[in-house]
Order: sequence, then structure tokens, then C-alpha cells
Amino acid sequence: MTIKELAAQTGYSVGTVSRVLNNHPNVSEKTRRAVLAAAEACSFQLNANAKQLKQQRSNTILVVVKGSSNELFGNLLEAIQAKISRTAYPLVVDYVDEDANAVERAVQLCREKKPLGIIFLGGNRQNFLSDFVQIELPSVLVTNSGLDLPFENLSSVTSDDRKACEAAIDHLVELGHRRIAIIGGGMGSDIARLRYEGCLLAFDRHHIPFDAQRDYVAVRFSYADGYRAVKTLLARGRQFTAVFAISDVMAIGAVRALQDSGLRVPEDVSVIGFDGLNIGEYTVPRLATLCQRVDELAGRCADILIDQIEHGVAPRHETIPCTAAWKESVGPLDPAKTAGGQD
Amino acid sequence: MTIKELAAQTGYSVGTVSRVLNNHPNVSEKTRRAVLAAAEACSFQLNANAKQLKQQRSNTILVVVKGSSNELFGNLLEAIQAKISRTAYPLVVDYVDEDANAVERAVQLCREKKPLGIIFLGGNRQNFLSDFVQIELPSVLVTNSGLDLPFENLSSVTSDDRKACEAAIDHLVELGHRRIAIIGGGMGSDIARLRYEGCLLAFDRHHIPFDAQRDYVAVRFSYADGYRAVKTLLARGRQFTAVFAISDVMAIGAVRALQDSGLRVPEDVSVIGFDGLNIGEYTVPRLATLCQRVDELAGRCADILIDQIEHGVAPRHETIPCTAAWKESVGPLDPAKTAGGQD
DNA sequence: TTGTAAGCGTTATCAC
DNA sequence: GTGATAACGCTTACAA
Repeated sequence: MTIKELAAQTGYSVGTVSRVLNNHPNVSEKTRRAVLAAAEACSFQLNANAKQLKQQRSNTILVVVKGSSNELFGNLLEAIQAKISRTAYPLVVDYVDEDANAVERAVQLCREKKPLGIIFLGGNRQNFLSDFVQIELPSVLVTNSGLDLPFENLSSVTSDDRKACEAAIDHLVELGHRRIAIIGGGMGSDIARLRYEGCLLAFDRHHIPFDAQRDYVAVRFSYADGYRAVKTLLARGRQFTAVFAISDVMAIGAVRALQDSGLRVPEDVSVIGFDGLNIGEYTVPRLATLCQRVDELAGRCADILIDQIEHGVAPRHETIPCTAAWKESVGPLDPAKTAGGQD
Repeated sequence: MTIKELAAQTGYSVGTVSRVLNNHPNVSEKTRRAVLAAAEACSFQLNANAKQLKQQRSNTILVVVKGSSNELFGNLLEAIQAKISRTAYPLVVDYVDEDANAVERAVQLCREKKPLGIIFLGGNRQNFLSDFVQIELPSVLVTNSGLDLPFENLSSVTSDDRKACEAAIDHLVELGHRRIAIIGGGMGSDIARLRYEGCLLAFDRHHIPFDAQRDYVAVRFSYADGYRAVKTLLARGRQFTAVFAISDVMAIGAVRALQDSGLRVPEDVSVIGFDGLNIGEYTVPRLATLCQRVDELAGRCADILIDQIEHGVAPRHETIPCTAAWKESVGPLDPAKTAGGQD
């Protein structure tokens, strides 16, 4: 079924039918109704290829997701999809490998799909620096800040990673902990770096020296790596009474590793994660964490992008605070234990 | 950059350039190299809209995923994407709501995107019955069987749900359990029904009467629902010594609920899940489960679909066994406990 | 208010 | 082997 056939069927010309279908003015109400009725009757759909070829763009929003099995991004995507009504701007979702260059991929997809705008779920600063210049579409980076990225068309929405990490360390310190191990990421990851900085800031404020050689492990964002990280820390000699992992999946792996090593959480070692995944509410013990506000991140991301697309407003960089959830995996330092642990 | 400009640049005609770019014969080696070099130089990409408009189809494979935050489907998608090399057939992934009609959505997307074939990750039998007739493309349904669906163009790849559930019940019975509660889904879900049937078969074989009114709870596939299900069961009076949940997320919620109720897993109650999610390896206790073989499911799905697309072979319906992983959350029945528990 | 027709970037069918 | 050219289904001046 093409617009031509529909035109023949209704007795109008293709131009008129097209105008009706695209809600253009200058069509009589009578014509509009007739065409719409006929279109409805045969559940007519415009050929997207022809339309986009003609218009030199599609009406889609491209979402480039870094890594595909990641509960946080899954939730975020769901929330974004709910926010950007599917009918208004269909989302084209593309997954790239955790280590891939998401920006490069976006450049390619832009040429191919000509979307209206781009949402990056995760992304590496270095990749933006080197490749984003090729992208001229309104874009928003979620979960990473683009504040210091010099682009006229890049917004960002991110949790306040640094503050949240400070809060985590503060909380542990308030509970009496002094030897806090950190399970982080490599410094190639912007998020890992930012979160690490937050930790260092807090340690400084509390005048607690931090020896990264001893108490920092850089691993990937996975259960298995959290597990391994604890094993590594323990192999260096157990001197910590608390562990802060910069993601919930790492934290969950860490808890399991501690327990496998005969340590109780939180009685022997406290653990705090980051993200606020659903699963954290059902682990044993429930995972203390900094919750990223998924709905707000998604909401702001959608609003900003649509504003940029529809009204061409200037890019914005927003930071959304995390919500602390001090659940069962943290507890006060037991002085008796420490003495033993430090031996 | 268009093919026309590329033609001008190389001195050949658009026809020749098109032939080179599409690996058609009847092009001299010299020409081929010259055009390819020029295309490479300006990283030329054919305009997909124009191409597809002309060809009346795209070269994409449509993937309709039911529910978007589901680790199993996430893993499956990743494995399928790895298997179907992105360059050969780009995947267009579309998420539909857990309760939505995935087939109806596919019909719409087919009109719009003209893909080569469709992969359904999850789907409801009833929806296929009512709407699949409108789809003429090779399709494969994953994680649900389409064996008894009367369609010439629908294959399916599924785990052996029934057998796996029998195995779960067998295992519990062998460990001495007789009162086994089941956390399942509503009978509107084909998978839930199949798994329930497997359980009943096993109970029959062991001559264990099963009172669904007392020991079956139908909930949704989520942590929260697994949690609630146990609370419901306990409210009916605790008479079971083991729980079989038909998904890992339910099982994890169930474990937490048991522990919150002062029961130990597996000492007081054994728990078995279904799916084999990564997280199950890191919970406390590690979750006993029936692992769906994600890589094989994905591999067969991809192979079958590509065979259907490229060679028009008849649809196949394959069943892949699950792998039992009897991890820490199951244990033998302690007769002393039972006496107490039954009181 | 409606109709006509050019042209978007390809591919495919011709003729050469 | 190669080059012209029609056609794919649509939007959008411009003409009526």
C-alpha cells in the first residue's frame, strides 16, 4: 500500500494525502476526515525509507548503550523509553561492547540512520574528545559528565559521583572505620576516577592517610571482578575493616568473597556499593549503597534532549544527587575485632 | 557524500560504483580497486534509506524482546549479537512491555522496517495464534516452543523446561523432601504452565500428592514477587521443607524472605531456582538452579534463522536441555527439623 | 484548498 | 565492462 494507491482510492492527489498524513494545514476538514478514514481502514503506514530519504533524516532518537548486560543501563533505558513516548520519537537502541568506542559507533549510525538526536548511556571521555567533533546532532551523555567537554551540542546528566563517594567514606568513618579498602576501576574509566577522587577528598577531610598500593584494587564492573578484588586485598594481608566498591555488582562479588574467606559482613567487614540496583534489596545481607536516581536521570535526559531538538536550546549539564541507603551490609567498627584484625 | 559524488570523483558512472560497492560481477579488477580506494578514503557509506527504498527491504534482523530489564534476555541478546556478526545483518532491537503483544508489535515493525527475519525473545502463545498469520518472514521464537503452532515460517529454540523442572523436583525428593512449595507464574504464561507440568509429572512419579491450593503461588518474574510468594506461603502455615521457584529472580527474593522469617537456607528450607543467572553464583548461599544454556540457545537461534533466510529451509523446533547446578541453597532434609516444622 | 512534478540516493535494466 | 536512465514512495515548492 502506497500513498499513491491511497490517493487513487480516495480520489485526491498524493500531495493532499501526504499533507493530511503529516498534519499539515491547508487541508479542508472534509478531505482530512476522508483520507484519515481510508488510511485507517487499510491500516496504512508511510514507508519510512522513502520518507526519510526525502527528508534527509529520520524522526528517531539514537541510544548508544555501552555494554549490554547491565541492570543500571537496563533500568535507565526502560525509564527513558517510558518518558519519550514511543510514538513521538521511536528509539533506535544500539549496544556496543564495554570497551568499544561508543562515539565512533554513533558517528557511523548517524550517517546511516540520520536520527534527530543521540543519547549515550555511558561513554569514555577520551572517545568524545577524539570523535565527537564529527557529530552535529543534539546529544546527551548519561552517567558521565560532559561539563568540561568543549562541545556546543552535548549535554549531560549524571549522578553526583564524587559527593556520593565522599558520603560513603564519611559514613564508614563515622562508624569508626579507618582502614577502608576501595574496589574501583582503572583510571581509564572517567567514572572510576571521579569516584576515587571523592574517596580521596573524604579521606583528606578526615585526615586519614590512604595508601592506594595497599588498599585500592582496580577491576572491571562485574560480580566476578568484585570477588577477585577482595581475594587480592586479602592476599595483601587483611588490614581493612570496611570495603567500598564503586558499583553494586562489584560489592556483591566482594561480599561473597569475604564470606568465602570466613569473614562476616558486616560484623567483620562492612561493605558499601554504588548504584542502588534492585538485587541489593534481596542479598544477604542487604547491600548498603548509594542509589542513582534512575527515574530522574532518565527524565532529565529526555527533557533536555527534546528541548534541544525542538527548541534548539543550549546544552545543559546537570548533576543529580544520589540517595544513601545504609542497609545491612554496614555496621559500626567493633574495637575488639579491629585489634585482632590488625595484628 | 553520495554515490554520485563518488562516481564523479573516480571518473566512473554511478552504475559502476554501485556494482563495486555491492560486490557484483562484471567489474574489472582495476576499477574495483580504484572505487574501493576512493570509498575508503572518504569512509563512504551507502545511504540505507535509499538502498532499502529501492530494494523494498532492509538487510536487518528484527529482535523483539519482551520486558527490558531481564538478565537472561540481556545475556541472550548479547550472545545472539555476537553470533550474527553485526556487519552481516544488523540487529534492530525493540523492547515491548512484559504484558504487551510482541507479535502485534512485530507486524507493525515489519511494515516499517522490512527486515529479513524476526527473533522473538519471549512471547505469548495466544498472541502468536491470533496475530502471527500476518507475518510472512522467517521467524524464530526463543525460550518458548512453537512446536504446536501451525506456522510454516516459525521456528523455535527453547530449553527443556519440563524436563528441567522434573529434575529439580527429583533432586529435592532424593534429598528427602516431600513437602515442596512451588513459586510459579500464572497459567497465562506458557513457560509457567510448562514448568508447572514438569513439577506435577515428577510428583506423580514419586507418588507425592501435590495440593496446589496450599503449595503453589502464582506471581510475576521479579525479586519482589519471589519475596511476597514466600510470605504468602508462610502465612498459609509453614509445611514445606523446600521451595522450587521457576526463575532465579523469584528464588533470590524467596531466599531473602525465608531468612527474614528466621529460616535458614538450606538448613531449614532448601531453594532451587531456574535460569542460571550470574548473580546466583554470588548470593549467600549460592543458588541451586537449572541453567539455561544461553550460548547454545543463541547459537541455534541464529543458525536456524540464517538458514531460513538464506536457504529457505523448513522451520525447526529445537529443545536444549538445561544443566543442573546444585549449589549451596539445597540440602538434605533434616528429619529432626521436619518434625518441628510440621508441628 | 488542491494538484503537479521534481528530486532525495540507490539499484537494476538496458544499450553500448 | 561500462554508462545512461527509470523507478522505489515520499515531501514540498509552485502552480492552479
